[in-house]
Amino acid sequence: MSIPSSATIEDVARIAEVSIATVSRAIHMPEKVANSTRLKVHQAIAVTGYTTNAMARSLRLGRSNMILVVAPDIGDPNFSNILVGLENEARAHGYGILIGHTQNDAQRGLEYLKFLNSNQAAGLILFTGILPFGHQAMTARLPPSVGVFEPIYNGGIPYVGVHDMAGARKIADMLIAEGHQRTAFIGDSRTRLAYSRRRAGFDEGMKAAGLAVLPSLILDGDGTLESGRLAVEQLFMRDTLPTAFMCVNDQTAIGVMIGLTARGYDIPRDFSVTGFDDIPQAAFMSPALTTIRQPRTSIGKHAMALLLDLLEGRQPNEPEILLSPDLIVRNSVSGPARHL
Amino acid sequence: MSIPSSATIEDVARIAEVSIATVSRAIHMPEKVANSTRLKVHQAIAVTGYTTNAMARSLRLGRSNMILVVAPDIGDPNFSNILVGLENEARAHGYGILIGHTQNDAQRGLEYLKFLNSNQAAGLILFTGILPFGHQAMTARLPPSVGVFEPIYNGGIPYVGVHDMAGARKIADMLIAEGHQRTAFIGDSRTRLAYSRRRAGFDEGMKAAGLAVLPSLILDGDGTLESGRLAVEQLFMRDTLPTAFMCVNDQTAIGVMIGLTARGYDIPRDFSVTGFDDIPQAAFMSPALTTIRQPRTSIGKHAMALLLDLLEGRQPNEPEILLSPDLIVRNSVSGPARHL
DNA sequence: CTGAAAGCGCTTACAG
DNA sequence: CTGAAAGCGCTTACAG
Repeated sequence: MSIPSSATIEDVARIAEVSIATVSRAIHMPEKVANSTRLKVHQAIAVTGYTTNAMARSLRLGRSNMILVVAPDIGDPNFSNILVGLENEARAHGYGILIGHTQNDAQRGLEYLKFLNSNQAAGLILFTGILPFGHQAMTARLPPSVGVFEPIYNGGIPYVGVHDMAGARKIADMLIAEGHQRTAFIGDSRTRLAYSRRRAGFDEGMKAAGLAVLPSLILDGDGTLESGRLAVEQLFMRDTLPTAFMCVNDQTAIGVMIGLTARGYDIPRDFSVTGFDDIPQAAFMSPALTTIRQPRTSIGKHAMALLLDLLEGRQPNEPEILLSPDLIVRNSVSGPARHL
Repeated sequence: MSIPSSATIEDVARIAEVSIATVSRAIHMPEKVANSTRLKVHQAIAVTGYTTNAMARSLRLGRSNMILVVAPDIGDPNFSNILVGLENEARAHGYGILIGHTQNDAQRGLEYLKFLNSNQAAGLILFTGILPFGHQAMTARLPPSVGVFEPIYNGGIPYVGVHDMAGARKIADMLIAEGHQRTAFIGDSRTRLAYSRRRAGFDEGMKAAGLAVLPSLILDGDGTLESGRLAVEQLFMRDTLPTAFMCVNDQTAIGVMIGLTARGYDIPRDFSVTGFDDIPQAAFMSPALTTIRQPRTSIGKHAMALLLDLLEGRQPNEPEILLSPDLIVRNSVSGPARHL
């Protein structure tokens, strides 16, 4: 069961009785080869089971057919479906996907930079809003890159994601239509453009309805379940209580639901809660979480298509591609309770 | 912002005033180079920011530093954390991870085989129990490979996963200790060794307690939520009802819970339900699901370590590495109801 | 339409 | 301890 060393272009050439140059052309520029010759070559390929050695080809061409995808955390529930979209599109164009995760460790980021510098990856997809390579000076050495899921705030890199502001606006409008006048916004204080855009959508919705955004109802966490729970505790120590919690993402919303439930409240009877992202858990909460769906597979597909364009020298018309968000209505929202 | 073409070994050699052979040695066999020379080389490397061109190195060496990881579905909730373990271990040893998903499509599998044949990947990790490459004849061309999460049933490939039988036995024993004498087992009829091992653990537990395994309480699905729901419907059309549902995995258990809830039953008061895997949703169910935790990150780490051994010519002592499963007790189990 | 040849950037016997 | 040279498997201008 030893691995038979695979056939090379020489083997094919010998069998087809042509030069290796002709074999190469028959594969990559078939129109420049006589029909009869092409036939012979393809037969020889079939006989040998030949596959182009990608290392040799990349070396010669000066670029690889690999795309590096870097995420802070591979386990992020939002990540896997984006990856599906990325992978499908890449594979369809003969590219492979290399993945790495930084766990927000700059050192790690640097290690992946090496993959780039060593020519192993022709392009870069960045998941979640930050160039993980320390000094921005590095930017000069970056290959064609695109950000997904969140805009890259520290680099001029094109971005594909959901229309955050429009999504937040949809949530805000729905809450207002349900009768909520005092909605708390549980945000994310990390420097992430996506989150400030969601906040902007909230503000816009309130303003459009002539409602005041009360500073005491605006809290900042860090996008985690724990910070959602904490926000509930903080709010209960203040004098103004909201009738609804609009959360910057699903994780936070789940934390809020847990915090509220622990205090003995019923959702949505006592408080309404909304999320953003529609992570898999959202549907399984009790009550199921009303949220905004990220078109994840589609984001991945568009991002890879954009990157492939970049790799072929086409510049994008727009610096951002914003996909339309869908409101997913489930059971965590109702009209406001007549309070306390 | 054009990308400065990165430094080559020639640049380093010129600056250090040595031959390229010496540069290569200074990097990869430092003990064979004089101290003073090594110093000069490392300074030159620092100056130029040189990184070895991985394509050239792989071509010369005849093997790459990439590991191909193939899964049926990248979005599988079990997959991402295994990937984390795989990636950490690989990166620590200078390997990168290439990923692909087949969606159970043999054609897709073939495309990934090309990555292997074109020398882009030195090794293969297979997630979920099946050689996705059609004809088993292909096996001859496979590089060092290891299966994770489920044993590979159609190829003699080493495997790293949880001890399925021991895990199932833990669940069975606990259910019996709670007083359940009539437990339904909702299995998976697909040809997957992991699932039949879980069934074996169930049988063993029942036997050890002197309890009969009633054929009418053994149902087979396909591991999906939907099949869990279906199993409930089927059971209610029979005369013997169980007091507990032991499910082959969490997805099935969630389906069972949904089916039972839809019929107006309370879990665990009316029926107890258990899963296997501890997928992220399990903790968020209501009631939270009692299940067996897969040590996912650890599985990934061990599998990659094993593969790396294989790549260096070391053969494993055992064909399987079975990790110890933990019982995660939550709220979906109680004593049996006095029934109907 | 086809072939001979150069060269992508490395590593490693071989010779000294 | 160090260098000159061969060669990994390709692609592509160049010449015919």
